[in-house]
Amino acid sequence: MREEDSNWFAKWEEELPSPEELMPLSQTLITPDLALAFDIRNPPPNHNRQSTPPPPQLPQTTAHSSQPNSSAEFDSAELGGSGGGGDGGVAGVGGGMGSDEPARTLKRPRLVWTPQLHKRFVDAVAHLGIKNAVPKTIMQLMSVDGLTRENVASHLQKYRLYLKRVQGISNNGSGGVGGNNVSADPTDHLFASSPVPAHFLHPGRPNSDHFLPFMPVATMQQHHQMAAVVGPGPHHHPQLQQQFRHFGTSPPNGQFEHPFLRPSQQQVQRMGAPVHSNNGSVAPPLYVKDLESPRAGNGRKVLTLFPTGDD
DNA sequence: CCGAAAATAT
DNA sequence: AATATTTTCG
Repeated sequence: MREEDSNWFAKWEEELPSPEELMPLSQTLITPDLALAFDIRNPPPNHNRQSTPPPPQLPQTTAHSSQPNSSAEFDSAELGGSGGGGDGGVAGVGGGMGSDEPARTLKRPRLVWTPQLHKRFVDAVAHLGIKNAVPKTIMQLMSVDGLTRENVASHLQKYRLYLKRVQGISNNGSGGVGGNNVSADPTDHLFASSPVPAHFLHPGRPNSDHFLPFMPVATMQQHHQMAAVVGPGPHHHPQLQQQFRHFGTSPPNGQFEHPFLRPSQQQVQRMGAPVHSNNGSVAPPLYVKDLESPRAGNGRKVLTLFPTGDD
């Protein structure tokens, strides 16, 4: 029953192109409203955590700030035929949101790090170099709307552990190096989906670098796929849980993706110092291809932000 | 601000 | 129960 992840996973493995890692990074992501459409998490009746201070990047654009409530119906662009399950599924979690809840102090839902997003992360780190690969820089370089330093920092930590893990693996017969070999840890799945820059292991060696075969963006299909908020907030009240079961597709492919695409806005945060990568490669704006496949099914309030793409 | 650890939620 | 993510402490 959990073999379902192998779907996209396997697909991505094959998709892992080489030049992609050195490819330019540019990310736009998550729609403003949606991304920040924070909703509620399930805070226990205890003290409320965090006060959600004024986020520096609140796209309070001029006007419409759609409230997070309600499901955002996005046109499901083209979905696969697999079932059409497109179901816009986002749960409108009814509950009580909708009218009350000052959407002002919202909390960000759990961020789902999808392989694509992780790749962006790795790319940024690779371009930055372990030296400058600090949360702030990475976050800025990623330009992922909705991504926060804390998010990156947290993930960075995990990523480092993963690297350490693969490093320590010297007896693993896999032999394959360079991309992903490692044995099979559950946590490795996520990291394994993203190629690991070879030189991530030695900081003291700014060399080795990689070749930069600048490959033109040949295949850039415009698939849209982005943030998707799913999940009802079941534990808010011990009463009934409104769960939305959105069946839809559970075929061998089971790809429930909510294709959304919104012109994400790129927020340029000011960085005091320009980020230079070790290999001196800048990051020219380019299109990125990514795919997202969040897991839905029951009530999970997660926000998976993502750009688009895919083969 | 970064790094790691602890806590919490899924 | 394990894992992922968030949050807090150093």
